[in-house]
Amino acid sequence: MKIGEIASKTGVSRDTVRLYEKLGLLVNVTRPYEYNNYKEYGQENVYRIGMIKEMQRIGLKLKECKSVIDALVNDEMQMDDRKAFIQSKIEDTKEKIRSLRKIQSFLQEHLDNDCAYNSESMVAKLKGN
Amino acid sequence: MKIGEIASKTGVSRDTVRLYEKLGLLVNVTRPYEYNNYKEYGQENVYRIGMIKEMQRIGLKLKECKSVIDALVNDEMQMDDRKAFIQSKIEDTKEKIRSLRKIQSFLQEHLDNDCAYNSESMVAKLKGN
DNA sequence: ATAAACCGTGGACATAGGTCAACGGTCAAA
DNA sequence: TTTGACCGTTGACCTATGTCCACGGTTTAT
Repeated sequence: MKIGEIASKTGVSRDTVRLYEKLGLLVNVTRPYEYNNYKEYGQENVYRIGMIKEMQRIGLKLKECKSVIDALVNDEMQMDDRKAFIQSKIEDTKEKIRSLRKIQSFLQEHLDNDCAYNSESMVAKLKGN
Repeated sequence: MKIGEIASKTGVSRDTVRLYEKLGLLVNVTRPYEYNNYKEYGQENVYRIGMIKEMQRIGLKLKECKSVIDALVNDEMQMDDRKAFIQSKIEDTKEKIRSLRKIQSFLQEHLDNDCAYNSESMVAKLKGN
């Protein structure tokens, strides 16, 4: 599919598709036509952009997205390294979930408490174990 | 405390403290000295910077941090509005946790599956219900 | 009293992640 | 065949979040 189609399928702009391509987040972008130099983006890249959007939404940088996708896919990486890397990403994810839970329960308590404000206890709860 | 102290207490740079101040993320910054114009940052702001760092780490923009803190604190907001706002932040947080959980279990399955790559199923799992 | 460490201000610079406009080429429908 | 929608490239521009530097003033330790 051409850039317009992948852009509308994924909900990002054409410029964003080009940016991702330049940053190495997409794969197998070809120019299969004789009479023009239009590019072709495969379904694979639709999935990639979907993953990127999902990961971005929860705070991953594009570089992190790239490293995760690469680790999932990269056949040149040693299997052991790939597994270790993915395991470390799992740990990162767990850690983020813990942080979010703290924020959530903190907000909930604040609400339950009729929004009484106490910034010290806030941070204690947010950072706290 | 002066800027150097709050910076080292919170682990951000002096420039960052000044930036946050300019963006309205800090409160009650005064200039209480007669012979210089050094500023004073209270303990309150140590907590604020702590909260900001925690929220930033999980992907919130400074503007979001500000709106959350403001809703927690702002006495000019109607109580009902504050509660509604905080409730909506709780929902956002839950949603992010859901996404992270999907990513986590997805990574885990990938690992358990000896890193067999299938991008279609990836996105299905990430976006999927 | 002098050097080192601190402070505020202003402005330049950096990186990430995009967006937009202009140019010229191509394709498709009327 | 012409018109409108698409394409690629380039380069400027934008916001967010910082960092760094130079200047001149202040405080502190020696």
